[in-house]
Amino acid sequence: MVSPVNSSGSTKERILGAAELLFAQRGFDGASLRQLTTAAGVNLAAVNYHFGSKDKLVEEVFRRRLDALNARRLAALARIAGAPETTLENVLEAFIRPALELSHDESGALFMRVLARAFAEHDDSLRQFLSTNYGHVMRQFTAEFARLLPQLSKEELYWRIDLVTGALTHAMSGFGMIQRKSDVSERAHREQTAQHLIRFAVAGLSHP
Amino acid sequence: MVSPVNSSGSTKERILGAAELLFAQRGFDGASLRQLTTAAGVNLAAVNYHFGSKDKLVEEVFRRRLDALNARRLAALARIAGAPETTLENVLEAFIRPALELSHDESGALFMRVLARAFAEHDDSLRQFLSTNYGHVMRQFTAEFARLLPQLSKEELYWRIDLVTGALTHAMSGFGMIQRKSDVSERAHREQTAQHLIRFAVAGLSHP
DNA sequence: CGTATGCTCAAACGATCGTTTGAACCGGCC
DNA sequence: GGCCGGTTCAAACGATCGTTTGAGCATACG
Repeated sequence: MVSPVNSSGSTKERILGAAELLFAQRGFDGASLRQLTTAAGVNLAAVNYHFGSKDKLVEEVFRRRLDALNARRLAALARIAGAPETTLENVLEAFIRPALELSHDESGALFMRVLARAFAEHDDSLRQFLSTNYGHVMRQFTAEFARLLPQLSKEELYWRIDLVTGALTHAMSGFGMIQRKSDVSERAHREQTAQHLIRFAVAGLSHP
Repeated sequence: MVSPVNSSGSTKERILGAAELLFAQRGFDGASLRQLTTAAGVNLAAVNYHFGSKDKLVEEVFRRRLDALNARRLAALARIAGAPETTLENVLEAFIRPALELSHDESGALFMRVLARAFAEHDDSLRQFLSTNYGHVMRQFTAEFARLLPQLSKEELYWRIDLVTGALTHAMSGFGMIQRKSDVSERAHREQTAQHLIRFAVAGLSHP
């Protein structure tokens, strides 16, 4: 069953909000346009009118969030990249903090689950979309990791980054869960999460 | 398009084999019973006749592999649990090695991708099936981790195990990929994979 | 006022889904 | 031979999917 939460805003924004929620809960295939438009309080045909197709809607859900998220990541990286006093923690914080801040509000947290789903599902067209549009972000971070870990071979570095990515994706996919005790403790929990993630990633990247 | 690989064996076994392949490639919802039965070279109605429903087929795909896999994990754990000379590496090897050996043959490797998908998709009924049938395995490993890492609080330990699980799942989901250069180098690559995973996991679990 | 434009609406389209049906087939046993 | 439980088969069922259609409505502009 889908609760019709007719949140305010334009038709496009209502669709994007409902899509984020339902994609996180049921996956891209699992959420139908009828559930989606009912939850958004708009007509069924509105999706194809405003976005062209369901696939284009999926891409737009990603674009709306990832443009801002990755811009903030790159800005944070640019402030520290190449500097002699920069540490591994600094780089990891530049990557993780924007994601954690995005997930401070509920819809942002839902999006992190959508993102984790996208990584898990090996859908080729979606992976290609993410790679062509946001591949340069990971490339810049990888270059900085390589600078800070010169003792690692390229292959070794890629292995470790891949494993860290898996751990982060897995952890962040749990953000949009239903249960939580209170908003205040949730925010504290998120700060604690950042600490765990960063210390874990540092250990995984820089172990001898 | 689905290539009709009519591999030998009973109807049930042919269905299970084709299901493993198609579930890994397209997910549980994405693979239809018509694609599946065509690939297996059996009639469409055979799935419901032999398994009752598509959901029951999914469970059977897991049960066939996980019964053997987790039995070997627990046997390996039993040989070292509680011993004073046991190291963190030993416990992690007891967990990872059986999975790597399972993925030595192609169908086993495909199953690891199916398993990774199951973790990614937050399908409640499937997660509950896995939890009730195989939850005791992770519980026994957790107990041994707790013994070897007494300095960690329960919460800290759960966090680290969760992150390690995410990294391993992410890494193993890439096993069933198509490209590989030769069988010999692939086996060597898998041994290298085990080394990377275990050293990474040790660092992530035991870092100060 | 008339009309053009952007948007919403109910309804329908064809395709595909999981499942069910009832007849056909097949081995072994009385 | 005759029957029977287990299995396979083509065909159909109702449901749901993404998408399209064409009429209807609103606002802005001449």
